[in-house]
Amino acid sequence: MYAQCDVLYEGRAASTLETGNYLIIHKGDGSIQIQAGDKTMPRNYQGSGATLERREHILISRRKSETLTITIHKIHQIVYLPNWSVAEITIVRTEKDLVNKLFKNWIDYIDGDFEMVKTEFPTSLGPVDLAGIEVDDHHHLVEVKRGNISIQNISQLNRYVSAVRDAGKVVSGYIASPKIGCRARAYCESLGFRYLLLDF
Amino acid sequence: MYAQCDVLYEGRAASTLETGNYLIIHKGDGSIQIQAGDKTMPRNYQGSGATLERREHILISRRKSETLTITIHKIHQIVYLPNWSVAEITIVRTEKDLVNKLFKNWIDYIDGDFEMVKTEFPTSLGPVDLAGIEVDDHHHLVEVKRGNISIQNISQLNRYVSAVRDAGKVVSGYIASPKIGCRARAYCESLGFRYLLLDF
DNA sequence: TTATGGATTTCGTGG
DNA sequence: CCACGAAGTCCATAA
Repeated sequence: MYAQCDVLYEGRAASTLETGNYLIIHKGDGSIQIQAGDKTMPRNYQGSGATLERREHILISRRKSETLTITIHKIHQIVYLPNWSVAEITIVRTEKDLVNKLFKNWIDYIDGDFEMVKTEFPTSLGPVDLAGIEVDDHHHLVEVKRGNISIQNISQLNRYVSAVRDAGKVVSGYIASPKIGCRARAYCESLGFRYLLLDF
Repeated sequence: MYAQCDVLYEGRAASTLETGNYLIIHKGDGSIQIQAGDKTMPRNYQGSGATLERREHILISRRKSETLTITIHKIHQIVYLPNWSVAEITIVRTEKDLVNKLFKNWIDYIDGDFEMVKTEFPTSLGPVDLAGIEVDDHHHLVEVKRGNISIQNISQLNRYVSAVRDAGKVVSGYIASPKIGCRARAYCESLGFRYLLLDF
């Protein structure tokens, strides 16, 4: 529906959208979004499973503890979209692809006498992407990223390494990605971790 | 445009969307998105500043190193939205609101003989939300979150505290938010930080 | 249902 | 233009 309307949101936060002409999209899964004339993200939205109620010229979408109230002032156009597809996209070059590449070519990247290599290796502070365990129990933990490495990513690796170290293991830490900036690189080295260039 | 089409994406990653009926939204800022019949997020998209080129029944949207290729098989409907508004929403209960509340009521939350309190206090590993500096140079760093505290949030605070500590200061760390889980709480205390209940 | 982390995250701000 | 961090992030997955 393309309409002149205003929108109130009340839930985790609260927001108001002034009266204007917006595109309101309501889908079969209950999700609803109010799109304005620029940017990708909707101004307001409600996720799958929301329920829509109509009271005169007011639309109310509820979901858990969140409420979206759309006051319609003038309907410009209503369009129904028959047989709207719900196919998913197939995507490549994700982080998972990089993890698999490193997993299959482990010995090309990391030296050691390995007993096993695991993905999603659990630590007390969350799972690390890859872990290689040597016969002498030396742990090699690798955190993989598909994009540029940030300081936060190094921090995340540090968390996992600390967790396993606190569990009494000898640990080496690695961050692997196609790119890293000099700031993150410096932080990486200051914590004693190694950077692995890993691309698609 | 509501059309039967398929979509190819090539850029940071690459994806294919099988032929189906999708809603294609092209906005005045150049952004474009392909919406399917469920979920809030578009299946494919291109941000502001993209350029759209038409070659027969193929649409090509380019932006930096990214290309979206939409092959139109059958146009079901084309709709123009005149006077589409670009108003922004006004939102409350953001992290900024919480930071301001703590800034204005600092003494109600943190004990000490403070010389100054600053927001966005710079450290060598990024800016921390709030920093109070006592007359004896003791630094109190506070990271604020609007939602539930995660282990990552504690890790972020740890990064800032470490940075200032490495600069030779005496530092206390605090995480402030309306909510915290027991796992994050335990990690917080294990690092010697304090949790501040701070809500709207 | 909650928690944890990825994402073509998007978006805003500041350097 | 990059770099960094918030977001009502959304979203999938595992516990």
